[in-house]
Amino acid sequence: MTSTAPQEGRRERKKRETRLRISDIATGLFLDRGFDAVTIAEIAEAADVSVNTVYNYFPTKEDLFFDRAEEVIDRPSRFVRERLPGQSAADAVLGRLRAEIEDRSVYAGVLEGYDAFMRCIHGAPSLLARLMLMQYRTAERLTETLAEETGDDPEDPMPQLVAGELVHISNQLFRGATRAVAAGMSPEQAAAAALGKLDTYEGLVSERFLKYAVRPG
Amino acid sequence: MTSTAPQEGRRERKKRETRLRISDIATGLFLDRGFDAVTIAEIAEAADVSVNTVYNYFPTKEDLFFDRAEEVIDRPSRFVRERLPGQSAADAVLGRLRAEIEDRSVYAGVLEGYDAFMRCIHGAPSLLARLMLMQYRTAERLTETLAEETGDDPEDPMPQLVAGELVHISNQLFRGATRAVAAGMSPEQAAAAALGKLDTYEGLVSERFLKYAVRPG
DNA sequence: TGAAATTTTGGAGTGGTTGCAAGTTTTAAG
DNA sequence: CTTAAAACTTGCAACCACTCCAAAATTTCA
Repeated sequence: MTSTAPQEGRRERKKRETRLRISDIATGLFLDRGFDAVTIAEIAEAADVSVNTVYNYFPTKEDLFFDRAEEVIDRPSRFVRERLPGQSAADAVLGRLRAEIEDRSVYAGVLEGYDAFMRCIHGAPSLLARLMLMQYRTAERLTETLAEETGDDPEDPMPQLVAGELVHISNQLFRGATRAVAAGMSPEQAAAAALGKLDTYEGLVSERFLKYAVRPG
Repeated sequence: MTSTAPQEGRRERKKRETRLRISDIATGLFLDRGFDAVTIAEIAEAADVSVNTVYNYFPTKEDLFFDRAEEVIDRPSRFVRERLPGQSAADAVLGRLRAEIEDRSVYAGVLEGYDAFMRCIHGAPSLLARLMLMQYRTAERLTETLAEETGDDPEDPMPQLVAGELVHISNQLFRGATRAVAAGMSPEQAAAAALGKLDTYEGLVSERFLKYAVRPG
């Protein structure tokens, strides 16, 4: 076996590497100097590829920053799809949220240094707008998922309202946590505050909401 | 009195007229042919001004479409500021929302022909992103307003959660209504559906939420 | 009437983005 | 190992949004 035909061809490996290199370099530059202050030509130069190659991998400049958008958009839907028997949609999403806060996951925004991302995003209107668009897509996707899981029509009030609520509270917690850390709070304090906020939220909604889309079994 | 010095000078009147002309022509072209298919140069040409003049009035192409953004962003805050003694924030916002639906107001999205706007928006990613950004700003503003009205800290959970909720439900109703009308439903049916959705929503949240920020008196 | 303030305009330039055709590398077949 | 096809990269030209600047043109007001 002379290693001439690896399971994953050289081509695909190189593509993956190139994509990652471009993305990493771009993100670094963005965080360092601000989104608008970095030019695509610069990124291409630093990654040692042509400008056109950058565009081969990323349709727009914003996509260079929000790599993994698909994963983020699908996240709450995945939580719901993976929920245990007896668990409702809210249980699944809010439960995972709680766990992430306690684990200091990136997705809860309670990590030291994560505020650099947020500062970068808030420094560029087009980035913030893109982030909001992602949240819209997330809610849209979750509405679909809830409709599929319950058999309700996606145009019905319940899937739309519950999806909107869950996405909305997730974002509130995330934003609150990153803001708190950015304001100098320790990750521990920020996490505690986020958990408190989550409790407050659960006190603001009804049982009917919390028990929507319970998985049978 | 030879009409040489009107209370509002010729200059200001002309400015207002020019701005309106540019905006109207732009909107017409956008709705006709799609946001991305219309160029600023075309708009300038049609409005009989130079490209630079367009930029004198509107910072970006998106601003040509979302004129009045400030009014939209301030709307829920205004409802809260204008609420009557004994009325809560939710009463004010949801009440006005109900009234607008019943009156078939533009702001409820139940007008025939309004779907042209939505189709245009959804046809251009940058427009949809901008709309989502506006919603973010709306919630941000309402959080501030609620904090001012209640004396709570803007970083506290309650103003943030209530503001987020109210903006979120407004948008849900608006989107649902425009979608329904776009799908062929009559404004009457769409309005009825929106009112039903609002009732459903009110059944999903607690008294504590509905009674937040009651105006004393 | 004339100077000052304001608006409009043209022109040159930057940067994101696209389309195309010509290289270059990788794969797969013989 | 050779070779042709497929896939990727690159350079080039062009379009458009947007900015900066300085020169008209217009309006205001003393």
